[in-house]
Formats: sequence, C-alpha cells, structure tokens
Amino acid sequence: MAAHMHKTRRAPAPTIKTLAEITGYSIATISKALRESPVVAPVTRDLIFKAAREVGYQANARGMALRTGKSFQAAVLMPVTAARDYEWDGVEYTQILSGVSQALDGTDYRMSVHVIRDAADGAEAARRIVDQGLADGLIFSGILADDPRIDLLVDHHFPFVSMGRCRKDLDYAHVDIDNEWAAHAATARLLAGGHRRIALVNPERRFSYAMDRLDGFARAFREAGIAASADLIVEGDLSTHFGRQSVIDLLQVAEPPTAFVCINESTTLGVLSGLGSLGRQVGVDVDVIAYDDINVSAYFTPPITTFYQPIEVLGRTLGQFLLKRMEGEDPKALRQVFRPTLIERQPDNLGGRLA
Amino acid sequence: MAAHMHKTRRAPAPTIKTLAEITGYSIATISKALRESPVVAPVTRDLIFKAAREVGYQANARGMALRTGKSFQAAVLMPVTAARDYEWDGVEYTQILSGVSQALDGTDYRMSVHVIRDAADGAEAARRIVDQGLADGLIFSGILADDPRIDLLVDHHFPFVSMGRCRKDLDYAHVDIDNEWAAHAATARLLAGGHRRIALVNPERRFSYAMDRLDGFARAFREAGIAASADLIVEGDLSTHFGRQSVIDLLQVAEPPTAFVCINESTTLGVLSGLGSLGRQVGVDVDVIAYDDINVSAYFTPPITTFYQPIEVLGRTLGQFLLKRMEGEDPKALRQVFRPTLIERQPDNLGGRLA
DNA sequence: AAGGAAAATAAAAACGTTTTTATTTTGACA
DNA sequence: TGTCAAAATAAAAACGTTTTTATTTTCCTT
Repeated sequence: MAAHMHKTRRAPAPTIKTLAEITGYSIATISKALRESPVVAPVTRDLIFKAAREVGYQANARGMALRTGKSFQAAVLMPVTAARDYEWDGVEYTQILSGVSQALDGTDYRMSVHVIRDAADGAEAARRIVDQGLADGLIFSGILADDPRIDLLVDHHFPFVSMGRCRKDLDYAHVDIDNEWAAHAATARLLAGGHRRIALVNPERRFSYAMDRLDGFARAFREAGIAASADLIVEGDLSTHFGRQSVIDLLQVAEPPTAFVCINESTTLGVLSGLGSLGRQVGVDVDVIAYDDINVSAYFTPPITTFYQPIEVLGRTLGQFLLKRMEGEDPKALRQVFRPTLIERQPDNLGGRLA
Repeated sequence: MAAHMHKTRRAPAPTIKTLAEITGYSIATISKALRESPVVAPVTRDLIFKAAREVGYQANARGMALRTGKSFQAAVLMPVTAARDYEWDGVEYTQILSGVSQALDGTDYRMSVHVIRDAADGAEAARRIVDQGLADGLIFSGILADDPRIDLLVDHHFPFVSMGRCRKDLDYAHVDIDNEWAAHAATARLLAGGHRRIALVNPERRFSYAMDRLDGFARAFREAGIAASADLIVEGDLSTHFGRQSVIDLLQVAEPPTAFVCINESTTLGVLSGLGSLGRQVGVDVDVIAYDDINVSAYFTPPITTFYQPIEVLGRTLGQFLLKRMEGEDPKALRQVFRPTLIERQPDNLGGRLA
C-alpha cells in the first residue's frame, strides 16, 4: 500500500485520442476502425480493436450524440392519472417497460420514461420529444380513436410504435391486443351460457380500444340474433372505484344484469367488491368475465374466467419494432395484433342453471 | 399558400450561433447571458433573452452534455423479477416513477429507467452507470442488509438516493418507510386483540427491511412479555403465489396462527385467496393486517386493516433529494423515514371474541 | 523504373456548448 | 486630456465523436 494514498485519482476514461496515441494511428482511422468501416485495413482494424479492449475503451455517448445528432434514447410515455385514490393505475406498465428494456438490451439505446397525466399532456410530451430531439424514437399507449400524437409523429416522420391503433387509416408501426375479438368472445360465451342481460364495463369512448370492445360486444349479440343490452354499458376511468360503483348502479335498474364483462383487473376487483358488498355471489347470482393484465384473477375469490395476454411480450415487441423503425424500416411491416388466451375458471352460466 | 410546397423543410433549430448573428454579440456572451452570468451587462442580457424567446431558442442538450460532461439523466433502477407467473411484481413502481418525474419536472434532468432482474444485475447496472457516466444521479430500492450498490456509490462519491436503508453505518441520502415501527404496530395490535399465534409473512432475510420487520415483530412480543411465535415466520418472494402457499403451509402446523401480518398487497391477496380456499373467514376465523402499496385493500372482501403510505410521496421525495445531492448537498441532510398511517377496517380480534 | 490508380491513412472541419484567456470599451480620477 | 482599472465583450480552445477532404503508401502495369 502506498504511503500517500489520498483519494485515488481515477484515470480519465480512454477516448479515441488515447487509442490514437497507443496505436499510432489517427483518430479518424480509429473511429472508422471501431465502426468496422471497410476503408480501414483489416489488420489495423484488429490492432485497434485489441488496443480498445486492453484499455477498456467505451465510446463516449455524449460525443457521439453531439456529432450524429442522435440521442440514443428510446422514450416511453407512461400515463399516470392524478386521482388520489386511484393508485392501482398503470400497474401493467412495469411489464411494458421491462419488455421494452429487454428489446433494447445490447443496443446503444437507453430507455427514458416520460410520465404523462392525460391525453393533452401526452401530446405535449410527444411534441417536446420531437422538437428538442429528446429521443430517437417513441413508444406510447392509451391510443385515442383520433390520437394527435399519431398525427404529429407520422407528419414528422418520427419513428414510433404505438400500443393500440387509432381509428384513422394511417401507416404506422403498432402492437395491439385484439379487443374486438376478446369482447366478442367474452360476450358470446355468456350468451351461449344463457345470459341475456349482460353488462359491459368499458373505458371511456374516446379511447380507440373502447370502441373496439363496443364493436365486439355488439357483434356477439348480432350474431346470436339477440338485441344487445346496450343500456347496461357503463363507461369510465378504469379504477377500482369505478368498477364497484358500476355494480352498485347497474344492479338497481329494472332488469339488472346477470353477467359482467370487465375490461381490466382493477375494475374487476371493484366489480367483485361491489357484488360482495351487495351479497351477490359470483358463479351463483352473477357471472364475471374479465381481461387480466397481471395474471392475478386466479387469486380472486372465486377465481374468474379471464382473457390473458402476457403484457411483457407486447412490451418486447414494441421495443423490437421501435429499433427497426429507427433503422428506417417501413412501418407497414411492423404491425402485430395479439389475441389473448382464454383461461376458463368458471362455467359462466350461473353454475349450469342457465345453459 | 406557395405553389410548390414540397415537404416543408423544417428550419434548423436555432443555436447560440443563431442568437449571436441576430444580436451581434459573440457566442461567448450569448452563452454567459443565457446562464445569467454576472459578467454580462444586464441590458445585453435582457436583449439576448428577448431574442432567444423570439426565435424559440432551446439549449441543445447534447452540446451541453459534451461540454459539461454531464448527462442530465437521473437514472432509476426498476426491479422486475423474471418469474413467469409473478406479474403483479413491481406494481408500485409506477407510483415511484411518477413521483420522481414530478420532482424532476421543470429541471434540465430527464428520467431514465434501467430494468434489473436481481441484486447482482442491479450492482452491475450501477457500475455501468457510474463508469460510463450514463447518468448524473441514481435512485434505487430493494436495499439489501449489505448492499453493494451503496458501497460502490459512496466510494465513488456518486450522487444517489436509496429507497430503504442498509444495515451499515454510512452517510448516504435515503428515503424509507419505518418498517420496524409498522411491523411492531401491527403485531402489537393483534396481541392487544388477544392473538398469541401470529404469523409473519416476510420478505427474504437478505433485504434490509425484512430485518426491520423481524425486529418490530419481536419487539412487540417482548414488550407484551410473551414468547414470539417465531415458528410462524415465513420468508419468500413477495408474490401472490407465495402468500397463498404460506397460508396453506401455516394452517397445517400443530398450533396454527390465528392472525397474519402481511408485507404487501400482492402477498395479502395470496393470503386471502389461501384462506378462502381453506374455508376460513377473515374477521371470523383469522385476522389479517397488511401493508398496502396501492391502496386497494379497501376492495378486498372483507376489507382489511392496513398500514398505508402513498408511495408517490416517497417517489417525489426521492427525486427532490436526488436533485439536491446532484447539486452537492451533504447527504446527511437528505434522509427521511415515513411512518405509514393505520387504516382500521376490522376490529382485528376475531370480531370481539378475543379481546 | 516510372507512372498511375487504388488502398490506406491523416488532417481538418464540424456538431453546440462552456470556459479560459484576450481584447476592447467605459468611466473615474488626476 | 491622458492614464489606468474595471467592466464588458470577443476570441479561442476544449469536450469526443464522425465525416469530408487531403495526403501518403502500396502495388500493379508497362
């Protein structure tokens, strides 16, 4: 141990200049060699790579960023509602971020997260990201039927992938869940079980996927030749509170529903809570089919039938698509719609009394 | 409208050079003026600001970053376990990110999120962030009793704020929940209600807060002069599955517990599910007290008593502390331990039959 | 062996800042 | 009015890259 070991001065990180000095080549050659440009001789390339490995060279992201004008950031807009008592909100985002991060692993891109509080906030964030070059690509969800972010980004030729589709015919990369199909399947299942008065607990109508679900719901009735129980459609934020309140409201109408189609875990928990507090038993007095974000419906009492799609897979696809988009790939080639799998945990016909 | 309106060529974003040309000052003066340096005359400063506003000047983050060596990134390590069926995991992180983001709002800092899969991964991520200067500050949670990240960052004088305290006596900024207190309070409450056989559903012992909770649990028994039901302590990942399995295991012992102290929402749901499937009724056969991450226990059937702390507040504090740390403030001044509030929803004495 | 094209490398400029150093302008004082 | 310090501004260098342009080296052809 050296006698005077005052705060070990860390050696400055090696740069291409360091490598130039070590190898005797110019920084231009170093730069080209490191990026495997064909103009530098293979033998010198190898030499330079070796030197780089030896000194532990790491390209300085800031230098690259300035010169290339890129930020090496993949931005994700994460919605968080401001409502005080609505803290379940956005639980699935952990999975999305995890998936995106997986896709980005091993690339030069980092993931930056921009929290947005509503649609307007999201549009503003997107604009800031484009204008200031805060990121090289963007991922976002909560797509509106007519979403200003999609318009903006398409217009600016800015690489992005949306989770969800808007209702305009535009070319853009996206990943989605087949909500029309899922809502149809859930409704058809209940109709087949003998239910006629079916409630749909749905998101607000401005969301594109709310429309998709309405479509699926209507189609199931249409195909069964039965008039849809349109008066049992409720729309709201997807909070637990909303789910609970919906049940309380719906069970007071003249012909109350015998079944519920729920949109996510949070509302489902609210619906179950509401039913419980009114003394109704799931599987006996009413049936509930849900869409499951975080695979937790198995633990509800009783376990209920759900449609399930591992959200992390969507996240990973979002990330992969974004990488390709940032490399200039045609957005037309970057679209995928996932069909969730049905997990049956109940007969969904009031224990056989309906079918 | 111009006749030939081919793809509107966007004017390049104004730089300090643009401002220099407009105002006639040198770029040096522009730079100093914009950062309100006292060496530039107030009248010219105002002039330059006016020009900047007029052309919509926005400092180029990449240029700043290169010159200053800063990244203007505040990094957050977000843990996500790989386990396939454990998707509830990390639900509270949305709230943390939201809080951090709120604190960062209006500053030059952006939030980047690094997903980590375990403790080793986290240590590696921290090292990469320090070595490559990927961020100017770091926030992380899931603190181990002896956490290598804290050692590393303290050693490197790298600004960070941890959510949770390690069990070493070091000077570092942190935010925490008073887990010792909460576990003590929950246990004492159950003891006062007449319970003697109390189960503790706890995280793995390597986590610092697991130790804190063990301490609080033990202290409650000690203060009551009763031998702790140490054989009813279970430790595991905090999945719903673990909660459920714990109940199934614990109810098979010779003297089974009459009450459960749970650590988070996820395990609590599992515990309730397990109790339900064994036909035990909460509030009748057993009592459950939980710690509530996302304020959803009110919707469990029946609602249970919890300790609750809005996690977003912690997130905000983490962000605020990090900003101060990055400005060089003494970490000793940046510590805060929150006591969650008790939300009573049950008598917690088996409906009066114990007290 | 000279000439010239091709290959390899080097030099220089540029990206947008900040900071250090140098120069000019101002204003007080004798 | 000339001198000098202080105030204000300008010039230049630097951060670490990439890219364009220039130079040198290699090697083939005659």
